[in-house]
Amino acid sequence: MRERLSELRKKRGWSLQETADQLDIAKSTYAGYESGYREPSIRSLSQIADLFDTTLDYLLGRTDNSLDAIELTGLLKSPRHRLSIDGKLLSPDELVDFISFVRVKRMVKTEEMGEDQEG
Amino acid sequence: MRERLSELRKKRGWSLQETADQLDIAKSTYAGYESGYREPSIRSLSQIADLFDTTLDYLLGRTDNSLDAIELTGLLKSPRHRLSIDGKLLSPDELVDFISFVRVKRMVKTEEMGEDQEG
DNA sequence: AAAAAAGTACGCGAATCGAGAACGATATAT
DNA sequence: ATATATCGTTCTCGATTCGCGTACTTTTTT
Repeated sequence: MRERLSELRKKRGWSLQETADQLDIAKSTYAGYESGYREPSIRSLSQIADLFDTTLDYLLGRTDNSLDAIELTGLLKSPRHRLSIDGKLLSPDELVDFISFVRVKRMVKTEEMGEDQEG
Repeated sequence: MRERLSELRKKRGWSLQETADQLDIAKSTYAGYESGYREPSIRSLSQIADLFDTTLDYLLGRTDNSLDAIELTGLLKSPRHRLSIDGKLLSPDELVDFISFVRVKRMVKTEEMGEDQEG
């Protein structure tokens, strides 16, 4: 948490005060989050995630991806997201076909390398 | 929050008591989360996400599938999201292939229909 | 019908959150 | 060197509210 917040803030070149202002909380409050002295409420945490354009899971160190990778195979079973291309929603069939396409392509590439190691 | 928790729990056929026991908290405490009477601490929320094998963002309804269609062509220029297949991140090349793949397929389908109307 | 389990709602003590203030460190200006 | 301003850290205090126990209603089981 500490590390993630500090990293995201400094990457943007913001001071504690600037960040707190954008979140509409006191400087000491936000500083408490970064130092680990305080934990934000869920509401504040969500605002922070919005401000830094990231996820709760990343802020709390539950994932290494600042933006959660969307697992396409999982979308078929539980569509948490919808995808579109050229403004038109992607159909399940299109998704299935593409997943197969990528899998085959990856296998071919692995064979070309003469190895079975993962990329 | 309420809806997500209730949905996940019932999908597993667990009672409030069973769920609370697994989280090592009181039944009334967990019930408070589902009813909206209480909000969990971040620690409890993380445990809940682990128990239900999901993310904080999903629990809190931050990844609502009904609203946010992700335009894949936009991801190439500003990667606000990352995609994966079989747990492996999709490369930009693969994404380009994905988009071309779908576009071609859509054109073929349109021609087959003898129409140029949008689906 | 009785008993057990499931779900709901509330009061209370304890934990802790958020704001403000005080502090030292650093940088800039006079 | 002194003054001023900004930055980051840490503390206290009041207010919020969390988590548990408990009691209650509803549903299920025997």
